[in-house]
Amino acid sequence: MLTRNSTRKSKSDPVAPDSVLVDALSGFSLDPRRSYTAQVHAVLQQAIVRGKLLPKTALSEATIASLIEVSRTPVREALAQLADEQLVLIYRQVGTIVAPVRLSLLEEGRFVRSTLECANHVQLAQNITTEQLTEFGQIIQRQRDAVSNGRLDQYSELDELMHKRLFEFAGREHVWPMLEPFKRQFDRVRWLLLGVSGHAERSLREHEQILAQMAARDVAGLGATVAAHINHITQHLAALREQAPAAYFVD
Amino acid sequence: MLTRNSTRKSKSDPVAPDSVLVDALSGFSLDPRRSYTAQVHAVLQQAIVRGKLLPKTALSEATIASLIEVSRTPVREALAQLADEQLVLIYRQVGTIVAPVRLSLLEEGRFVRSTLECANHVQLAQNITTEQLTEFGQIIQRQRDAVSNGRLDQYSELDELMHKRLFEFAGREHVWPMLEPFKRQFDRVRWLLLGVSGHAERSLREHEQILAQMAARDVAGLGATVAAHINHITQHLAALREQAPAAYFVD
DNA sequence: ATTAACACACTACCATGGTGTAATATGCTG
DNA sequence: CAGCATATTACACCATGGTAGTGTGTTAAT
Repeated sequence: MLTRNSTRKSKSDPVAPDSVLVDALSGFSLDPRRSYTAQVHAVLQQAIVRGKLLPKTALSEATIASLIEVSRTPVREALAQLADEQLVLIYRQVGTIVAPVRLSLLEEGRFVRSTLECANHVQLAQNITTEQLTEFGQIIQRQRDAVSNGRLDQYSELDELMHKRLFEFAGREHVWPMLEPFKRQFDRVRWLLLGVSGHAERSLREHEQILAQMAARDVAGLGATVAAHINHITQHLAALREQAPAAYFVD
Repeated sequence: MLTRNSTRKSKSDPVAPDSVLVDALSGFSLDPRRSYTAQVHAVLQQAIVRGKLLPKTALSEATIASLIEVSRTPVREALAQLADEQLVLIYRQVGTIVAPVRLSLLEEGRFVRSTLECANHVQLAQNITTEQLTEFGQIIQRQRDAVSNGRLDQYSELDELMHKRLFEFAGREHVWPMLEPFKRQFDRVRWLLLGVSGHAERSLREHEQILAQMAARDVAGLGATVAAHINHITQHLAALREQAPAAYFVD
């Protein structure tokens, strides 16, 4: 079922931790005021989404705990959360690995996001205030800066911020947190395919179009743009099937 | 912020555990083959949703652990999961309480469920197979039996099963698990208002109508029925505001 | 009587040791 | 050499002790 650490040479080879893990988790200091569980969760989540930890990489409580110098308990709890988000797979009494990319999950995420974001944004377009429109515009301006500076990580954060705010503008603060796990699966595919050249540029242009159509109350056009914006993941999936090792994905 | 256990008489009164907790968690045996965390989670979740544990009831790791005779670790992990589902609120280093009903969360859940279930079911109506239609019909028959026997708990389980299967019929196994937390918030309101007389009967009639319209490929009518079916929660909310103690809900 | 300071009790949080289980490596037998 | 029993190892899971933080009740001072 689950192959053991294949880097082991002989039976008494002391530790020899996967170098993959060490540089994925190094350079990171703990803030004792915040919850260790949350911090470990954040670090691992980002490492997986950004492709530093590849699918099927073994993740053991003990190894991770010693690397980031916390006890096994917060690591264990962080892994449990990641399992909920479908980023790792926990096999009881056996081991934990980085989850392979599930194509069915991505397709369903596309359906969910496309449906909900269309419905929300179209409705928002009919009620949006001028203050909200200006904030929207400011976020997009910061996205332009990030793209022109080549800061893909910044762009990614601003992208999340924009999607979140568009739900909050419509008075729905709880909806986006539910969609975040899907978006992270999308982002993970893009980081694995690094790079899908020109993605940020195209994404930004679509954001600009959404802003324009929302300002113009162009409901029909807006729905089409939002759907198209999200449906691009499908093209990335095709690329993934060709370029990535078959072991990286299932379904 | 958080009032301590108010049943304490004097400072050295030994334990005297809240009788609310004991009969909410009694009569329950652990299966050592399954995860304790999952079992504790299930027990607490059902107790909260079914209204055995009322909003703002204090839940401490240690108390629960001693009551169901496991250590604090699986209890702690179960509570963390319940916090994710917005069924409890954890205040760090202070305490954990059963979450009050958040009206905004219910309203947003209504939006999410209404939007997604309409989209899914309408699309399904155009592709559904005869085998799937017969299984759908069988589930509804079992719902009829449950209602006529007055088994509200059985009806509740069959209701969940039906909603889940309707997504799976459309090839979307991951969508319903995401909507379950919202549905549980709905159910919780109904159990707190026990009883919203006649709910099961009306719900069943609407299920029958959905089946009929799906068999007839009546897309327009189906969308309206599904939306109406879910939007009933709004009426329960009005009842909650009147009947329930103000401390039970917020927003 | 009011308020400020203090001690206490209780909490969630983290560290660490022990246990059963599943997968692999080893030795034995044919 | 092949196949089966056995030992070993590594793992997630659970139990339990310790710690810092935070309300509460009491006391002391004004």
